[in-house]
Amino acid sequence: MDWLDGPAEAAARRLLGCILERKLDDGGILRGRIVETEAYDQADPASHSFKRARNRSAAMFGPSGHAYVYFTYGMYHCVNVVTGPAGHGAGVLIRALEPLAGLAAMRRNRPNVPDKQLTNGPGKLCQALAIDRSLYGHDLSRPPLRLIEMAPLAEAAITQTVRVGIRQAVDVPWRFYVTGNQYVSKPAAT
DNA sequence: GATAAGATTAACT
DNA sequence: GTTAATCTTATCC
Repeated sequence: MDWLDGPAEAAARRLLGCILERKLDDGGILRGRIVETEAYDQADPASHSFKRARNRSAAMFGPSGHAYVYFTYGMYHCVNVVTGPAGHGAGVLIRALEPLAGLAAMRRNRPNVPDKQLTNGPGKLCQALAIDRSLYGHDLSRPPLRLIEMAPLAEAAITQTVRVGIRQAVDVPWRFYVTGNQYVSKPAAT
């Protein structure tokens, strides 16, 4: 996907407002609008792709438009969109979605949770969309997980802050979210 | 082979 | 605000 081949920071902005579509094995379709992202690059100490490819982060060095899914804290998956050309280890973590379709299935995947909390975090949205490592390296241009390009958001609608939950390079302001959206995981940077 | 830490979340106090 | 749940990966014997 050539519109993702620029710097990770630019791709992270560009991905806001785009649609993630998940097709379930039973034929159900789940859709969400990306409202929060974080950029990671091989020059960034906080990135899994820092300096070199590891087993886990190999997908980040592949062509853009593929999925980098990883498992963390023993309980949760997180999903990235691989950005930059093949050979460059960069990606954008999808931190939050605004649910658009398939709400019933999302509620099934995350029982006893208010709608506002279905997809307002990187581990949560993977649960809601049933994303796991079977989708590692998946080509996001086709089912069962598709990324749909949408018109870029206006600069004025985007808030840029420091990233969440990392210990390295905590001052790098590569987190982006749609200003005022109710599904953003942590609207005010800490 | 063993151990510590992690791009998290939810349930506590 | 603090902590448990839980497992993969990296790093260090």
